Amino acid sequence: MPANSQATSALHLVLERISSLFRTQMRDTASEHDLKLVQLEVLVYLSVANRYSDTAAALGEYLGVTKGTVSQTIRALERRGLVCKDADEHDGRVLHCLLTDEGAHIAEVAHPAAFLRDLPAEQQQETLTAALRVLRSLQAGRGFRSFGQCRTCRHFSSSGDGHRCGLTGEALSDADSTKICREHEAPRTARKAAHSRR
Amino acid sequence: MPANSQATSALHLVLERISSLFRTQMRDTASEHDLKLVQLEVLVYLSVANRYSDTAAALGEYLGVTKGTVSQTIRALERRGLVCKDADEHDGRVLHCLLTDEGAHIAEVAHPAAFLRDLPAEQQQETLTAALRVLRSLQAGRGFRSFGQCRTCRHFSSSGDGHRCGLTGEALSDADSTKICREHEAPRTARKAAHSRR
DNA sequence: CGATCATGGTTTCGACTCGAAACTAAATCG
DNA sequence: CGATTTAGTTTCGAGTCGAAACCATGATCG
Repeated sequence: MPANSQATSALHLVLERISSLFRTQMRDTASEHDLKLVQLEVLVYLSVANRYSDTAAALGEYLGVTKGTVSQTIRALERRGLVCKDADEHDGRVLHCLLTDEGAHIAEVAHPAAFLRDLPAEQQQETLTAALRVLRSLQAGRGFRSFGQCRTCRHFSSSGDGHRCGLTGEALSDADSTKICREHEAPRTARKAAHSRR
Repeated sequence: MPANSQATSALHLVLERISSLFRTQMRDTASEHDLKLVQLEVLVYLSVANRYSDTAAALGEYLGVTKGTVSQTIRALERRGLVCKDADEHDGRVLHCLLTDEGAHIAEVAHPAAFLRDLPAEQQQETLTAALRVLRSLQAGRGFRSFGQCRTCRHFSSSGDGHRCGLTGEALSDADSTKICREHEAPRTARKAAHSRR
């Protein structure tokens, strides 16, 4: 056993605890709206995803589940009138998932979770710094998509007449550029090789 | 909207991301053993829980689910021969959940998750520090049980002839004292008032 | 002491998650 | 053009999950 296995074990346990606590809080919030936790997570995600990232495939990568599961979850949300699908104009295969007014409203009241808002301002900042450090570690070299803000992406460029995505070549609105993008900070060339599943 | 709502929102998203990534990793590990994620979490928890904390009730608090759910999950694990129940000698109501050899083995290989072990040693230490900071924030004043190591508990005392728990008055072995305890660092007097559910 | 209340667990029900696998349709690549 | 990849759906079986009703045992208090 390596010398630092104690620390590794502790890290595992702490991450598990953070995850559990956060999820329990969110689960409570979800049930206030008669939703499953995953369903609320979908709503929140869609409220911050840009137009490259509001599809079933992106959702699956973000939440770490298969597309079959996503498909069913979307269907449940559609039945509830919280989400609707919108066909892409350029690619006949893709369907954008859009929030209805009601769906957007739920996402808005749930999004910065109440128990986080309750933290003192400077503690929020400090916790955010710490949490970012943790996230970086988890993402390091694992081939996970980073799901960062579009404007902080290596494909993002901003010229005199607006923003642009170097990957798709398309123009981006201000609103787009502050949302989360699935293609964010993609590795240099072969991106697909890194995925082990889904 | 408060001035720092941006930071709050970012914190929420980062926590969600950490949680998702960690769970996806663990889910993969679980499926290697043909287990659901929650089932693996139960095995890992039981492998580090002391004798006050290996019951269905404690499990429910730890994982943030109702006792009914726990009961079923335990049952699934029992069917698989990974867990067995053992009646408490002092309290006729409680059943201790014990890992079988096979269950313990799975917990052992899964416990410090491989992807954490892969991190360089100093990064593990740094990440642990950051993660602990995050955890403290989430736990702050929420009435959650802290589920810390028995020996770091305010009820823990160590005299010449061994360790002792000030809450139960019982003697504790070295092994007990390094495990996770449900009663850890309980608030001064009224503990039950803080729980909103389960 | 006995009634009452709290606690640990189980069971049942219905809705939903989840993975796997088979399948359709629309790109894309050679 | 055909072969492959990608987006998405559907179906199936096992399991999660909450709610509620339920049964014990233990604790409390008049």
